[in-house]
Amino acid sequence: MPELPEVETVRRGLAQVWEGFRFERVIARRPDLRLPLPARFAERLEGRRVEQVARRAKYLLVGLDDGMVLLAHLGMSGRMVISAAPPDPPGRHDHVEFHGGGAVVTYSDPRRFGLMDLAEAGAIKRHPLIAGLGPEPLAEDFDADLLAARLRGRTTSIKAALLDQRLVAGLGNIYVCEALFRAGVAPDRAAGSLGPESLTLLADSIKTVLTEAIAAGGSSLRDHVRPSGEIGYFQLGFAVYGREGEPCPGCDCAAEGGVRRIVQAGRSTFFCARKQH
DNA sequence: AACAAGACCTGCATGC
DNA sequence: TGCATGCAGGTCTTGT
Repeated sequence: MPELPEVETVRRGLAQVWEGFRFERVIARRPDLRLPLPARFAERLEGRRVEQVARRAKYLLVGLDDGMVLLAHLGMSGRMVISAAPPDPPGRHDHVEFHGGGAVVTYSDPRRFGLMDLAEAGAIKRHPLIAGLGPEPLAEDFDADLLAARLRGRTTSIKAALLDQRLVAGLGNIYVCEALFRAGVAPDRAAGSLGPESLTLLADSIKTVLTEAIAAGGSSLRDHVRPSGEIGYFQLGFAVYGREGEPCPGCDCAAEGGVRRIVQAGRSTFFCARKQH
């Protein structure tokens, strides 16, 4: 489900209920998600006060008052939902409950591609899941030069390269398609072959599409909801994603069959052959 | 070292 | 209605 904008939306929701409050009770209903939960997971969280809820790429980083960090990834179908009382009975895919701050946050994840871990705050940058991540696309210093440096020499497609979290962190299938469309870059171009003009357009497009999506509360297709239970609305702004056969905005590509869908690296790519080169 | 393909797991829409 | 197939906001592991 979640790419950077959805995770950022979840982060903001959790920060509101968690920051400054303690986990009074934590219930893990199964010992594993995609990976095993760490030993004594619930016990190690109970009684801890949350200092901040941060994000790195698609990971949530919940800083605790004992110097540990709860690291969580929502996988494809993970949700964090705030409610006044725990679900009773718990849903089939309600795997973890966090009680505290006068509310209950339920982690629900049908496909169980998500994960949670505990790490020392001082060592978080060396955590195996964090260490290899590329730059944050919304950071100040992310620009055409930085993007060029990340893509230099790459022969794989620009689509596959942007999905690689080691090159740029936080993009997923939706926002790569949308950013390439906005930049007018064809998805099958070799990543290392983009010229300075395309790189500038692409770096800008990545920033603006992510910023607009965050402002809309993310994209709600199947699984994403905000912790409040509200949906996000950026799916209404998709130009190409999921729009095979439709015309892209303000384009007469309908005459050629509209938005095309191809498969790259096992994932659907949506693009306009008229506007993207 | 870089890249592609397969694996993980469940639910839903579609078509016969 | 029932069953098979394909698809889904991800990423880790394996093999070339």
